[in-house]
Amino acid sequence: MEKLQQDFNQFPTFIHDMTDQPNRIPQYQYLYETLRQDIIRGVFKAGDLLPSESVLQQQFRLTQPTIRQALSLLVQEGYIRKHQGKGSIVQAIPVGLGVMSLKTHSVTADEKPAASDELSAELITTTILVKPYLRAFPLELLFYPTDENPTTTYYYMERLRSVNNTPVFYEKLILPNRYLPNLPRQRLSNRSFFDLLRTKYGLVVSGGEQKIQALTADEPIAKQLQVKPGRPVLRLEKRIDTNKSDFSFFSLLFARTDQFLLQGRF
Amino acid sequence: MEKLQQDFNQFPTFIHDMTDQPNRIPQYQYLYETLRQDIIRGVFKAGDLLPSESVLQQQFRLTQPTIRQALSLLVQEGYIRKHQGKGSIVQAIPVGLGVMSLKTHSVTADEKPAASDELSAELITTTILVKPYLRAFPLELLFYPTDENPTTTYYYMERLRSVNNTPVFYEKLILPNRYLPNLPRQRLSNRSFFDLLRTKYGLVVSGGEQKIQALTADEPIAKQLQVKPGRPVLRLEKRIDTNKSDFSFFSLLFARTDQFLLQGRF
DNA sequence: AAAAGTAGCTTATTATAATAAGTTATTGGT
DNA sequence: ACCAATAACTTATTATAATAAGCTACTTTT
Repeated sequence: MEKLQQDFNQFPTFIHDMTDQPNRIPQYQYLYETLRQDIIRGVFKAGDLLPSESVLQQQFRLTQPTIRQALSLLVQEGYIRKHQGKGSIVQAIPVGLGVMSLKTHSVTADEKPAASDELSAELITTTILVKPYLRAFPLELLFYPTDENPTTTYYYMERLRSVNNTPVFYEKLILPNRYLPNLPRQRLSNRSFFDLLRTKYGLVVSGGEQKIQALTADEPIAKQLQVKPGRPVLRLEKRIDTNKSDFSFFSLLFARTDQFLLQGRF
Repeated sequence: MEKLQQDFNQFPTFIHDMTDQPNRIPQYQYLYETLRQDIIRGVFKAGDLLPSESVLQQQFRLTQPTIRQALSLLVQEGYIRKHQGKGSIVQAIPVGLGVMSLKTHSVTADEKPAASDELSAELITTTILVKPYLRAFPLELLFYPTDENPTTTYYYMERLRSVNNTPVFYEKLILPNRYLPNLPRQRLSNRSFFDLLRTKYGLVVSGGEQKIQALTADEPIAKQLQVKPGRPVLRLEKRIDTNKSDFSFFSLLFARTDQFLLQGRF
């Protein structure tokens, strides 16, 4: 039997009936993505109350535990905040999981900024400095692959992310040569690398570990970030775990934080 | 009319029978704490398999969803890692929630360090530089209290954390003057401040937001951290949320990362 | 008018149950 | 001895149901 429901609410006729699909997405993940998109696209704005759990149950034909599983993901990512007896309140600043977002810090304490002083995404540009190629694991990292299944070769690439043409992030990415067919042929700039991994390769970031350090810029880094050598820069090294437990990748990022700073939630 | 319920609760004999207790701890939290302690105390060691969910069900007389709720907390904190069809594997390095831990980084890539190069806790000492006193919210912070219930006065204190007598963290803490009776009279040094909040005041950290920056040490910071003025230091500002939604507090931390670096999971 | 009570919303916790799907070890056949 | 099928584990997903408890707004009482 298929679910035949009339569905006269604002969003169309979805219901996500993937019966028999081999790569079935869990319902709670689908609901999470749906609500997340709605928040990002502004269907629900900061301060709004999300539909109550019982309303969501009816709308999506799911039961409370499933709804709650989706909502708890949203809580974890900071999209909403729940209050017992009150509801789920949409928060501003949807910050990605561990992926720190940019935020200007030209905020003096007496002039509170407007509700959203987030940078609009259009101002951020990504340049590929080094296109992905295969090589050995770079010795520069403090992490080393824990290789439950050892991989000998890794994709290596370098990106530069700029805000208003000011370079801010200089990032080196190292990914195991696995699960990633045709990576060098993918369109990489001006696009979230994490979205690419998710949509093209089914890899979802599940967490990771990071090591942070303040140091002075050496010559090559200073050149990329357009600062004087000797200026303080942030070194952020991450091991990023995914839903596939034998696939973790690494990021080594240098950031100038004189105009922008790193922000994240925990 | 009051609710006349007999309260012949199903959980009769066993553990953790807090029937009628006003501050009943949820079963999943109790289980989480129990397993967490077992891992910390070494009952389960890194690499071990945790008892399976069905075994835990029998041992604790709980059902699978409850067990899974506790386990998912352990996953979130990095204590275990779950593998479908295999079990829950205990991980090393229980890193506290967002509270970054110290780790030496004198690791060259070719000499892999031993399984645990974590610093033993005994080497870390905490000194109170400024004992808690009441004052207005300091302008130094980028965060400002979102005050759903505005608080006018805050506890302010300064701590210095050293490793082997080398100062590493210089921290300023700002806490709303609420829920914290007798704070100035508490023993504060050489003790986890978070443990104090939890045990004495029932405040459990639930997450937060942080802003990170690399900058050069000015005179007072250089003096506290015993580095030359102008050396790069890390500035880490956090808003720390708790289980009481009207109680968030703030931490402004300066760290020298030349010998040690900040590490955390996300 | 102010306070107390209450009804009706909300999320939170927990139990029970069934099925799916990944992993490992055993078994049986060649 | 090797290999494939399979049995017996494991965690993952989802549904249904009952009860607890926080919040809000309305109603009643004082």
